[in-house]
Amino acid sequence: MATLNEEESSGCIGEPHHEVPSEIRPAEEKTCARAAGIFRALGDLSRLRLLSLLANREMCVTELTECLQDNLPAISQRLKLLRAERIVVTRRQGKHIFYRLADSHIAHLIANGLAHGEEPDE
Amino acid sequence: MATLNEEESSGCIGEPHHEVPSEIRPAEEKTCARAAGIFRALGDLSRLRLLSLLANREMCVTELTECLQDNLPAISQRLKLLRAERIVVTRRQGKHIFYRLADSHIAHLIANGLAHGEEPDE
DNA sequence: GCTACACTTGACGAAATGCTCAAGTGTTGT
DNA sequence: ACAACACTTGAGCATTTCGTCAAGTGTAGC
Repeated sequence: MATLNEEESSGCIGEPHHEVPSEIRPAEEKTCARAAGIFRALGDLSRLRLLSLLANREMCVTELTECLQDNLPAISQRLKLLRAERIVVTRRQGKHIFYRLADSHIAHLIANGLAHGEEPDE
Repeated sequence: MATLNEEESSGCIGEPHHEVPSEIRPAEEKTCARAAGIFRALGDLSRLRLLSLLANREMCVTELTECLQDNLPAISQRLKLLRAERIVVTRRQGKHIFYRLADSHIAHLIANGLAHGEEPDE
């Protein structure tokens, strides 16, 4: 357990009493945590399929259920998680609840990921 | 299990013998799978912290271990997974193995995710 | 108020994930 | 050839995650 030689409590590498150089330390903890949360939510095949639909247009749960050929509670659970991560937002209209991507930033992230997934072999 | 009325094997909604409209069907299966794989790999706090370092510059495992204040096998396992998803690539130099992000597309994805994570409250 | 429709939620079990430890591989220096 | 350094890997265990089912909430129409 004493493999890491404990320099200064400051953290990285050698230099004792200087500010930790610059970017040999990871991004802000909160930032990473939030980003990881988003990525984790996007990192599931079923959810990403769902999101690839919402990337085109707003849809209600029934519609999603039909397009994805899956059972409704399953879809609803996925939407719940995506809502918790603020990746989608809802709008109620009568008995229907419509879902869409939360913002264009998210839309970009998804579009980029899918674009990368499309590349030939790489 | 007979909740979904089985239309045509084609897939979505009602219209029997037409092409499935347009984008009421999810993106290509392979595309989604690959993209989900990438997102899943990015969707872990420890791995994302690691990647936020590699976003700045190439680093060897020992260096990463020091910066992240974690034990070496743990880091190595994470790198193995990231390598498997082709998110990072390696280069050997003497006894050291240097890791860096696989391409600029991945770098963008990570930068975008972190940027979104930085936003105030939202 | 009652019924039907459109969802949401809680709980449980099965499967995937992540960490740790011990042992193994590859490279350099003597 | 041997020892030391820099990793990688396989196995086992503790969590976490996902899907499913049964039950619950909210809205609209009669």
